[in-house]
Amino acid sequence: MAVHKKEEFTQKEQELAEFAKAMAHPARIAILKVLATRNECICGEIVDVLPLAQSTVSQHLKELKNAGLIDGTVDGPRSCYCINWKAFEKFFAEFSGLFTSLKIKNEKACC
Amino acid sequence: MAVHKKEEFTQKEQELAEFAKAMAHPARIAILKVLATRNECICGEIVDVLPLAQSTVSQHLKELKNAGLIDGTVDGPRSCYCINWKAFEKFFAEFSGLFTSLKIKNEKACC
DNA sequence: TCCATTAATCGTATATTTGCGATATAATAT
DNA sequence: ATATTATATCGCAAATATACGATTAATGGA
Repeated sequence: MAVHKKEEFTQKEQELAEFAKAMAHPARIAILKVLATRNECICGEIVDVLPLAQSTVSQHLKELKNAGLIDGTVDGPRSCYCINWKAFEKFFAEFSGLFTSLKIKNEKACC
Repeated sequence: MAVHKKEEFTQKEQELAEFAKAMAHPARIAILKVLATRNECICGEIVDVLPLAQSTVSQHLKELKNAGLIDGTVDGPRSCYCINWKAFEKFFAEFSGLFTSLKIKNEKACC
């Protein structure tokens, strides 16, 4: 069937999955890289760097913003984006928290 | 159009995106959680825990394995999976490497 | 005011993902 | 040999994602 059952998982599981999904495309990784190396507001420069149409880049930016990975403000006729470091810290904390406990106990598994 | 342009990005960008995509579903996060809390080979126990059909869980396991996040070996009539810790370490290293440099320089951005 | 520039959104086509039931496979038990 | 159990795979339907061109909106300049 085509019923998506995402709601049946825990809040944390959904959050982590949402975060991962936002990064699940090389274009969005590339955008994050550009924003990270500049750490300043950039707008259409991203379009120049990526091998994609302006509308497509805009769509990717929207997804990153919706997921909370970046912040964006309108600055005159252009838009300004930057990394939301807090969101990344939260992701790292939650994500590594999922695993570290066990990893310490026993590195070795059966396969 | 419907032409996917993933090939036009760097190898690293594609790798990171692939890794993220493998985690971009709450069911797969849940599977990783189960494997991490046990750190031992588990097979159909995952099916009992998840609100999904056996065939669907098997498909998610396959995706995780293809992405290299988990290892799996056939053990008689059942299959045995476990976390591939090395893969996670590599991901964390690559991913945080993308950002840390700049983060140190300047926490504050324009938006 | 009118035009140029920048970026968001709409509409659309195609590709991929998600999910299930049914079936196939493979090893063990009877 | 046959049945049972555990998993993987196939085939399909529906939902989502990806990408683009065209259009719209909003600002700044001539």
